[in-house]
Amino acid sequence: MPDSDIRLRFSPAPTGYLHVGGARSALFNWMYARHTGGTMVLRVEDTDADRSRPELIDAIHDSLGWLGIDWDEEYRQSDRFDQYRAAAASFLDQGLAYRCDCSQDDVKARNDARADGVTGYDGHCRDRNVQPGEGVVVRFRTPDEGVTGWDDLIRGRVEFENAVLEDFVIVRSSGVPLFHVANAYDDLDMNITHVVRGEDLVNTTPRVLLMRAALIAGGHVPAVGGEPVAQPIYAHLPLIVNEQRKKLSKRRDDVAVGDYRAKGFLPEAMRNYLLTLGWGPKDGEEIRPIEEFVEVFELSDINKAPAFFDVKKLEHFNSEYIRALPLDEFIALATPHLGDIDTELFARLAEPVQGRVKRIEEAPNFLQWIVGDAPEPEAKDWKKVMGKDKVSEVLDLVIARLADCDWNPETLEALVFGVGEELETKTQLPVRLALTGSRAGIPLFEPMAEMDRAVVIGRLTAARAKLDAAPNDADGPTS
RNA sequence: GCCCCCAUCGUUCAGUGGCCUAGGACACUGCCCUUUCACGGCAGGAACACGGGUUCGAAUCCCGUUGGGGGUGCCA
Repeated sequence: MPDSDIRLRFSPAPTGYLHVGGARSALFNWMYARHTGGTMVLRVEDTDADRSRPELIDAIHDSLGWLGIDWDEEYRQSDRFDQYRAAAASFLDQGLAYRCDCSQDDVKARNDARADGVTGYDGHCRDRNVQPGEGVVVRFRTPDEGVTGWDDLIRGRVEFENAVLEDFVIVRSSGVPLFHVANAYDDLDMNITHVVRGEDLVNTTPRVLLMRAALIAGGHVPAVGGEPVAQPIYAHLPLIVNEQRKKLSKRRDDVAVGDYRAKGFLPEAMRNYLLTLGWGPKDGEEIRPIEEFVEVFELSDINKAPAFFDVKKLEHFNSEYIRALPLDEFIALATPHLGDIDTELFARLAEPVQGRVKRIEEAPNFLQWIVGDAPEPEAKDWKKVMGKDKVSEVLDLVIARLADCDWNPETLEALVFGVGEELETKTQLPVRLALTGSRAGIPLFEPMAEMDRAVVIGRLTAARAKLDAAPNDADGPTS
């Protein structure tokens, strides 16, 4: 049971997978619902039969669930068409709406003929008393004067002149109501007290407010809680933008929550990062348990300016969360990504990997060289490491001693470092590069001991041969 | 075109008239730790878009300019 009468809703349209913008809207709604002990409603806005895909509802549930965002009630607008039609009918009865048989071409042609540059619907059918029929829509008649506005929790007072609001369509010619009628009706009927959504919806707000007033005037009583309030409290979230500062688009940007999940981001990291886009705790501690954020979260503290979705910073959050994982959990999460790497082998070497990955998916990259061929070293790495003095001697000596030494990490480390002491040089880097193909990586000797002696010697010998092929050539083999 | 909105380091959050010679985080650079990398530590560069007001005092309030974004569908 909720501790307060506060009710919020997240209203996705199932026309695509849940993307990061939607996820953040859902998150902010959820944060405030949990902060206030209110009710979180999930309302699927599937009024557009052509674009809605029912199977995507499951995908949205999945993504939300993955992020740990839960809800207390769920509705589908497609179950409620009759109620929206009744609402539209009441507008018609009240003289607040009328039927219109103008085609879109008609409207456009009339606008083109005008000199004043006005582009919206011109009210042509307002008094024509059009009867129901083919190609007939219902339009809401907007007032000719006055203003419609609200006090936005994030943006302050926002007002629109009613005169600039065109008579908009509320019922399609197919008889199916449009989203904003559904929106106005449901927010009232479900007694939503706080509407938290993206800034791209600001301009539909006056329409919704006008219809809400008409609904209340028509005597509609909310199904929940009884008393209708004149207006819910609105909070329009700043958009999440791409590097071009444009609203994130499913087309050009990589934004589906499911994609981030697949790439090895942890839900806690994703949620935590999303929360810092447009909002931040006063004390600056931005990575911490969600409960602590819930406690201090306030809608009115949200920023007005759009925020760029920075994958680099997300990765930082993610590596923090990965490092905080119990080792066995990390192993369990990484195992599906292993490919041809043996799970037992991985389990033995998982700890140093855990400390280095930014995304779970990267785990095998740190071990691939053990089971497969070592990648060709980068030319500049080769030059930097193999161009040094004494490298040939180091490799020769290591190769020779590897032939019949004990085969365990301690012995191998002592052997390689021992050569270094004898020759008064550092030996790890050339051995590492020859073995792994890279200058960077997990500590060397544990994984080295996991390999076959012959393979190790083979790789070192090959590197040594490469040195011979380009003697005293600091530019290395690729020059 | 019309309507609405936004503007602090490269990015993000803090800052709500004096505590700001503007702080934290990410990214970047250098040093330390370490015979690799990463982690960690230290240091560094880096911003109040511009112009006018208001005020004893402005990143914070007002106006304008510039720049950016959103909307302008029988999509949501």
